[in-house]
Amino acid sequence: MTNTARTHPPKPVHLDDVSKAIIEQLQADGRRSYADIGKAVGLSEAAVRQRVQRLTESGVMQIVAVTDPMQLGFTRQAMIGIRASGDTRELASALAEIPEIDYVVLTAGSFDVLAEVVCENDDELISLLNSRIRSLAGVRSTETFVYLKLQKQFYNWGTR
Amino acid sequence: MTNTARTHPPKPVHLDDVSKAIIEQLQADGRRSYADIGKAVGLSEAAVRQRVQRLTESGVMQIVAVTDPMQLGFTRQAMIGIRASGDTRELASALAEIPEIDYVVLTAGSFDVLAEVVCENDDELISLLNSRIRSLAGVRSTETFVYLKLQKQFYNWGTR
DNA sequence: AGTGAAACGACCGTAGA
DNA sequence: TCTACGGTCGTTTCACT
Repeated sequence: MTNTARTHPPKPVHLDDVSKAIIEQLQADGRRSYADIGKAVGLSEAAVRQRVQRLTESGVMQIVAVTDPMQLGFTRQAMIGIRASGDTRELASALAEIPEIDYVVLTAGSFDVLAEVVCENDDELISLLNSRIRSLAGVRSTETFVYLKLQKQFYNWGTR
Repeated sequence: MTNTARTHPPKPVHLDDVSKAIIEQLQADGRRSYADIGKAVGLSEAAVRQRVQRLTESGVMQIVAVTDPMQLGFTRQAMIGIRASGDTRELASALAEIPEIDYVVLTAGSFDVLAEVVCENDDELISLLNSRIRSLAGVRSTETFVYLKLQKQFYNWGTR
């Protein structure tokens, strides 16, 4: 066997400058043709294709569609800091199943879990927080940070 | 004039079920061919392409490469909550220019700004926090929430 | 907004270095 | 891991609805 499926942290992958350049190209436009990318980074079309395939199959990179919540009418976003008791993994799983929550992370610090919520309006945010988050087992207290302005959002590591 | 550039919130766009289905397809694989997507959603290849073009040109959707920080050796991530004085927009701009920070949002609540940082190790995190974040003008105090486990990360709104 | 068809260009497998 | 190349399939444009 050469490469078994893993549940957790694989060994760190090293990206050379060419792969970083390819990722930069695909970050600007995920549908740019391999031939175009090849011209930009100085490689043949087939070589670019092979590298992209390796990067995606190893899980280092993904090419995906992302949407802008604001433009779709989801105008209320917030980060919820949660102080919990008991097994925080179970709480995180429960939070992850709520569709209005797009981001859940277990943390060390004065919050045990951070969850980002995306809502259409204040009423939806209020009922989400009260009826479906604060009512979950293990939630001791929450603190809400309503988003006023998203300043930066960057998706690519290892390319700087 | 019909459609001038805007700095802030455009009018909410409505997505019909077909466009949502197209976005779902492209979220699973941003390089899936328009012909394949057409088969999946019951539309001709040309129609899919037109809709994708409209979605991307209007800024509602983007197809981009995203990378996994963990697999690239950036094993320390944290959310920094910042209490600030003065103009928080200037602080947010300054934070956005730090390459190790991938996410900055102005918030209402007990923090004025939230910033997500991605580092290779603890030393990098410590020096980033002390030398380059806490030293910025207007930072009164910070609180750090070190990530233990990322449970959920979803990129697409309007498709649920 | 969507379809269909023909010309063009991109993609994929394989061979060879 | 790269280049070269040929067959196949996807994309583009355009006329039509």
